[in-house]
Amino acid sequence: MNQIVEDVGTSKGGFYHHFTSKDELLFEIHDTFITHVLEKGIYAYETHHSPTRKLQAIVKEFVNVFGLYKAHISVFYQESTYLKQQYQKSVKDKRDQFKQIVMRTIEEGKKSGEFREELSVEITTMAILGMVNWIYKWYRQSGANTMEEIGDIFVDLILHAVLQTETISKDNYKEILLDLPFFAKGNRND
Amino acid sequence: MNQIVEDVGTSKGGFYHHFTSKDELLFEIHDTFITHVLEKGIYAYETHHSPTRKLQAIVKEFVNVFGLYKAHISVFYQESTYLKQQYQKSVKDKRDQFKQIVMRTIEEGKKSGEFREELSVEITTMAILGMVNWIYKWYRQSGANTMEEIGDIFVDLILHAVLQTETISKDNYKEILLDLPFFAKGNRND
DNA sequence: TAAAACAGACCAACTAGTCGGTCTTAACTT
DNA sequence: AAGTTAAGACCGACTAGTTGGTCTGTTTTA
Repeated sequence: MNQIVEDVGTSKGGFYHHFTSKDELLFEIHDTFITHVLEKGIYAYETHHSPTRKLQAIVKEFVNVFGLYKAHISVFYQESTYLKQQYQKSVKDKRDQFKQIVMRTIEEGKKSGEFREELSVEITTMAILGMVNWIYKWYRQSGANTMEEIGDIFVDLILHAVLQTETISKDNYKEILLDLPFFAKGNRND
Repeated sequence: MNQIVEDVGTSKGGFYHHFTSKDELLFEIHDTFITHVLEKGIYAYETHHSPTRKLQAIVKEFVNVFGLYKAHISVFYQESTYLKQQYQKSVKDKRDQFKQIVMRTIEEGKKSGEFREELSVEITTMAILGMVNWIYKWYRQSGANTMEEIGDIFVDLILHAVLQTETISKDNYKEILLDLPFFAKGNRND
């Protein structure tokens, strides 16, 4: 608290005039970015027709938040274990909503025949959430790749993982999959 | 500390007779499972010839640790942010070693032509590490899938993501990829 | 001039870690 | 076999420092 208050350039009194507890601040931090992804996710889900496009857009937006809200996300994951019950619940609710969107998309993909029939909706969803969420652990702005690039690569990996093999071969979604070695498109590879 | 010592059924004095600090305990906890994965990873890397087999074995073992050392891993990730400098370094060293094994495997896969040429070695590696590491956040022993199943599904997803499309179609690695909807093999799906 | 915004000394609860002491174990002596 | 002894294992009251949070003010704003 002393640290927070000092860094922000305020005082205990000032802080507690706006927040009832440290937990509320933490909750607010989480809510800021989760609300953002959720809105973007819903929008992506609703504006596209094919499950492939939906998934592409959702993942892209999802990855993007880690660029926009890096600080928020880092402190949230660092402190979230100590969050009080009441807040834990509403945090989980919103996260579950996002998870549902991904799951529904994969389900639709299987139904439509675009995605592989043998996919486990639950586990595939958790794999996607995991690989993206983990970004906060390793992403550095000074790193070799921009968030934009990481997003594109993740989309490529995920779509190759879920799409029917024939669909990939048929070049249906050529523009959203990586074709040439990445550097050949004007980006750095590896 | 009071909690740890109480839960374990010992005392402060007893504890500090064996450890110089709480950090050392935390380090020991991490070292237990990281050493395990690393050994398994190296073994997997060295005993297989094709990059595909290597990756399959590495991922399978990697996922497995999360079943074997769930408690270790949970407390490590919960407390690791507060770990002192000196320990942080040796923790990072071992984790980097494992990362290197995965990266080398993907590199080899690209060179051999089994994996897609357009893969970013770094990002693909981080995607794999991420989706597996995230397991500790959601895996419940009471859940619908065993670790064994999750491992198989993750291998299937990852290999579909990295393998050349033609390789998949040719049924070269039929046994390590999922073919039928999972439940048809006697497992629960979704 | 009153309410909202802010300040910071203060507090209770908790943190990791210490230290003087007791108990256990097992090798050594008789 | 019984007694001696010393080192390792273990105990828990205590401490210094930190934590989130309160409360009595003062300042700012409209």
